[in-house]
Amino acid sequence: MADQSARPSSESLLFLTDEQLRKGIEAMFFAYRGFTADPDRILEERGYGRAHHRAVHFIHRSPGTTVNNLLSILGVTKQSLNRVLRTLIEDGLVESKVGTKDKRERHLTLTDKGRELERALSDAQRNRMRDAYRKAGPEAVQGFRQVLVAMMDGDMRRHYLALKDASQ
Amino acid sequence: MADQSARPSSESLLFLTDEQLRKGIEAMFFAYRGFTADPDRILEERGYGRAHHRAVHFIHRSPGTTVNNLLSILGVTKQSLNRVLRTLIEDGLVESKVGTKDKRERHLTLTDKGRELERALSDAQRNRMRDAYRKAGPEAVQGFRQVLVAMMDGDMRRHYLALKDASQ
DNA sequence: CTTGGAATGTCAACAAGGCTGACTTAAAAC
DNA sequence: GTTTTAAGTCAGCCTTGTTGACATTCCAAG
Repeated sequence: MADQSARPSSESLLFLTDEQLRKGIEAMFFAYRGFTADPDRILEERGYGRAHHRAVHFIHRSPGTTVNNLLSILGVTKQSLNRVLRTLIEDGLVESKVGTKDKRERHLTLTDKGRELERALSDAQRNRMRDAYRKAGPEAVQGFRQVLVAMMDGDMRRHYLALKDASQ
Repeated sequence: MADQSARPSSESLLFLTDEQLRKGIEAMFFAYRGFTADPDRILEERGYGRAHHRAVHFIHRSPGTTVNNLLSILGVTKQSLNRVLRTLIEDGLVESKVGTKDKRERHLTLTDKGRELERALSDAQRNRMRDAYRKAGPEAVQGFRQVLVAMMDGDMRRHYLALKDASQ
């Protein structure tokens, strides 16, 4: 986080030319397309879209999460989320349970069917990510994550860091 | 399938647990939001959207490019691109010139007004990228680009590599 | 010279998924 | 007892993607 970590690397930050930065921007653009390509294919087969993917992903990640929490993670309006959530509940992929402590809240979890979709989507996306990591090598993976985290807005970084990470 | 999240997969050369891969996926998601946040604000002020940004960016990057070339870079239909292009031409940000050699083609360039918008957008985006790079450090930047390139689909990687790079 | 195909543009219709605004219900908080 | 909060709903709008059909222009091959 400390941006003056004083990496004693000869030219330090001098290699940040506009052209370098542009290539980084374009890399993000093209890579994001690859990043979503595989899930998009699976989603289309089943009549869902990216919005459904995002909802399913974060419900899987934080089972029992409330609608409000999901809203702030996804950064969309409740009307927008509700449209997606309604179809997922109707189709039996997501279960909505009234809260026990606070009965205004609805706690969202995936059903078996929902977990099956989540699995298909995340398998595809993890395979893509794994291949990219392997091609780039271990040190690259470190740097990749560091730059991405640094690129997030504060709100999003907090959400990101709050997601449980069983691996480190 | 293949849920080995309980096993840290130590036999692989990389520490690629499912959890690690998930964090990478989530980092992409949240970072892309940050990546587009600043341009989105500028675009909204001026009544444009991301589609306009993409068109302006790649016309700036390859002045005189044809519509067909732009289509294959952007990966949308000509009807979709045309709608965006038409408003940009009407608003005097883009100029469309009939080709001299092949008069069916239209060669697209930015006007002064178009360059002004491009500048505003890319300044914002480069600042974000530069800050992220500085926070992450020089080694991280290398890895960042490597993973992104490895994540692209073949078509997109070719487009990416074909873009002129004055800096390396 | 004619014709086929390529490049472009345009019209119409539609869908996903964002948005705002207004309003209801139920429950918690004060 | 009033206000605030969480959630849901309805209606309508916008951007940006999609198909399909069709016109125009022009290059190039027969």
